[in-house]
Amino acid sequence: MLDIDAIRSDPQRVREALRAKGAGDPSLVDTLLEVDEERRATITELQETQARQNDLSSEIGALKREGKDEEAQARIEETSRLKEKIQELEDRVDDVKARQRDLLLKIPNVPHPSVPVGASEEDNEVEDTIGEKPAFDFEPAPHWELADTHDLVDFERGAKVTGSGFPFYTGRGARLQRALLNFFLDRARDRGYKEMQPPKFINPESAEGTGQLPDKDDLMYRIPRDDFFPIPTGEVPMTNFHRDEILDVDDLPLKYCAYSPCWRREAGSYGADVRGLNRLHEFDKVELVQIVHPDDSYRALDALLDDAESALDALGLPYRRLLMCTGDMGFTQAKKYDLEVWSAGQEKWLEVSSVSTFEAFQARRMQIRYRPEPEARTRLVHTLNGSGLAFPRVLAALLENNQTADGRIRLPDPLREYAGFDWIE
RNA sequence: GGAGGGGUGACCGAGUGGUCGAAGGUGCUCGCCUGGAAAGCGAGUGUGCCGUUCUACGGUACCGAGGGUUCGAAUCCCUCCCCCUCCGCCA
Repeated sequence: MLDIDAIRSDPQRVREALRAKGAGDPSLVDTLLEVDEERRATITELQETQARQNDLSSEIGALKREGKDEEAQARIEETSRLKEKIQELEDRVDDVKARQRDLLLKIPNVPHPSVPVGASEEDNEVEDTIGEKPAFDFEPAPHWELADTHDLVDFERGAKVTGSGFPFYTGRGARLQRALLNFFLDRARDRGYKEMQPPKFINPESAEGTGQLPDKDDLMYRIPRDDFFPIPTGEVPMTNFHRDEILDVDDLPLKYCAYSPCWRREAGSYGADVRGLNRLHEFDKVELVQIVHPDDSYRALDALLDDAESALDALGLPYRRLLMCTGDMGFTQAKKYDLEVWSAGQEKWLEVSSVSTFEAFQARRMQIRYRPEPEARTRLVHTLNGSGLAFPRVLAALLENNQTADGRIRLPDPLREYAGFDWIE
């Protein structure tokens, strides 16, 4: 959510953001400004009426104490009339506030000036490609074949027990998942992130806080009986951890990491890229979250990016870094990078991490603030997050890139101790 | 799930219908005191919104959330949420 005062003082900037993100009709801004005008006028009228009523009420109290009941009675009659007016004005204020909020929730975050303008993923910038794609003197197999050969993942039984996109990891496949979990969490902790175990269900307030609601409603599963959502990413509980809090400026930046499963409905995404581990309804991830002073926001973004990339470096996986363009970056982000790992068996890039800053967009919805110095006015923090990393596609790339001509798979050195084995054979 | 107790400012805690945004204390900020510090003394110290103005002031709302009674609600009534204790159930 953007700051209404900022929109009022520079509406053109917001119209341009709407256009650049392809996120709606720029005239939305003008509608919003009209509603804002109405809201402020109505509030002023309400408050003036309330002030009059408060004056009368304290006069009534004073008169009654002095025993001047007749004079008090005249004022009581006047306040009775004011009461109706106040009720009506309160209703109007509630209504206009709700309308303004609905409009504000439809307005996306404004992209940072460094973000390339573009309409779709075609316009994302490949900033860098790191590492060498492995060369093979044979035809490398896709990971679903390797997983099948070595009994690492059981898609069919997962589909039977739950549904498509809910695989079992079996034997060394399961151990490898556990190895990734510990490997990623230990790395994050070494880089200064506090380890957390968040709840895996969230309530609607939390979902709105980080921006999953109302605009990405169909992304999540839902438990209607108890009004919970299974988390689509650890970002949601982790960032909402400090919702409605005023933080101590000396505690910033707050850096948290957590492992969690993630559930996504992926409605309407059935296509060519759903085979094997490429796109699942349930997957595991280590998530990194930072809550920072606004001045440190973009330094933190670079650092967070480095945290995610270093994990790929350590695993020896070739990857590329994409700076997302305005049209492909999402509603809530101000700037976003994707990291894509090379998958040799499929000969394509797979997204394993998304690293973003939201500036104050999420913080405003969540009311996460800090006090710059004692007795100063509170200000909103900036929030950031990044995957570090998502397991299934990392696993896919590990299997495909490290396969040998005789059908074995070599584990990268840092993972061997965690997994407890060096080769899958 | 059953029974009981409770949710007040950064924290503790008082407040059962009007002068209460809320006593007192702790913490914090500034000043005095001191060679320096502690103690002590004095002053200040919630959040949001609206308005004026240009940064202080005025107004308004907020005592778990929502609704009601009343001229007037932290205080009375109703619904819900959360926490604690005991019982039950349970990994």
